Amino acid sequence: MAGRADANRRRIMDVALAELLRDPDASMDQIARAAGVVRRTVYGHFPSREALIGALVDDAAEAVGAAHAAAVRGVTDPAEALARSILGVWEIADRYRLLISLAQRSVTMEGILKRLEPVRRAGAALLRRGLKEGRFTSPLPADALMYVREQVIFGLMQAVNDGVLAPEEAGRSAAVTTLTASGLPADEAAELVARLP
Amino acid sequence: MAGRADANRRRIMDVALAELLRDPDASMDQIARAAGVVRRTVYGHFPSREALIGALVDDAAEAVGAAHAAAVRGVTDPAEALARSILGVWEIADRYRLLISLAQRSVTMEGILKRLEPVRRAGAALLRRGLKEGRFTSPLPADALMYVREQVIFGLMQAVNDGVLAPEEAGRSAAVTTLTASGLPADEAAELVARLP
DNA sequence: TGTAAGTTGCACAGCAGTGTGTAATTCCGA
DNA sequence: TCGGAATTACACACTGCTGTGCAACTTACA
Repeated sequence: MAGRADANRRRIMDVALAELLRDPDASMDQIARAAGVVRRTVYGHFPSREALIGALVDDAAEAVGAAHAAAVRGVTDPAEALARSILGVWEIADRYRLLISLAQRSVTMEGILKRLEPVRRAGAALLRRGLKEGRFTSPLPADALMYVREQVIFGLMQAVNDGVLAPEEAGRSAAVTTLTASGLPADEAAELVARLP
Repeated sequence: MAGRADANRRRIMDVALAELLRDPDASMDQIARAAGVVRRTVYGHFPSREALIGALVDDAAEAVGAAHAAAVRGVTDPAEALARSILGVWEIADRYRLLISLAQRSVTMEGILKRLEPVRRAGAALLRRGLKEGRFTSPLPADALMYVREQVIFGLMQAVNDGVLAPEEAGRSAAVTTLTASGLPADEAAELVARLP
């Protein structure tokens, strides 16, 4: 009965991925039931909850690292290397998309996004209009660009928290970056933001 | 003794903000102790843990909404409006920076970022080189740009998860967007990515 | 067809956290 | 300096989760 054990182990990991997405605090019992297995069996494969999640993350991180390395090998132009890296990482990260999103999805985050819904809609409208008028250029639809805008802001907040970015001008930098991410030429974006009060 | 109650309530909220940052699962007891108060007292102000966090988020969300509205009032150019919105939101969101970052900082996220450290460093090196060679243009230092790169990717993954973005070409879109966010002209970025295998 | 790996069912100890009750105490403000 | 709101110190019941132990069972495969 060697094959069944391996298959169960794999299935448990797959299901755990999905289950932890729905609820980052999903209990071992929830995961076990979802995998069509008894809690005790999960402990037969992973000695602890932490070990299970560790195995999940290890899988993902290893794959991402390998994809990046393969993508940039021998490429000299940094822009092209960056693009290749993203493409490469994306492809395999796609399988772990749910795991990544797990991180963003704390109960708290749910609440925050829900309550910021009006602001998000307003921002999306701005982007939509900008795209329609040709002021912005992007392969992304406005809704997706809104995700980018939000994440750029959150990301730079995090950068400030971590001491990587000085707080004084971080706001302006965030503005410039969001604009350029939306396809506005960098110099134009910088100039525009610099002109603001 | 009306003043003391109000002051305590405020202090509890302030401390809760900081404490929940350090540990999103901080217990009511941890929060109470950190606020120099007994657990029972916290329950005197907020009927439940959920209510406490709710009050926190409500405060933040309300402030953000107001800042956005004030920033875009009467502005017609969408680019300028977007920039103003970000600047305005940033200013007040800065106070709630910690609360926002709470969302990104699940235990799981910690583990993920830690294990992706090699990839992050490699990416940062690319960005640094690109900036030095003038291929990229950005007001942000390479380290901060790395946060942007990461968040753009995570954000678009989320967008795909939420059905806002089609998965097929999401990778290329992510690449283009990260490049333009780094200051590469939009057409050049699109062309470059389109040329890739 | 035996047998051993794998699975199940159940039971248990332990722990951490939540929310509530109550009597005693502190201390602000009138 | 008095009255009363607020805070404290305990104590309690309850819930849900973790990790472990063990005997009984299924089933692949040698």
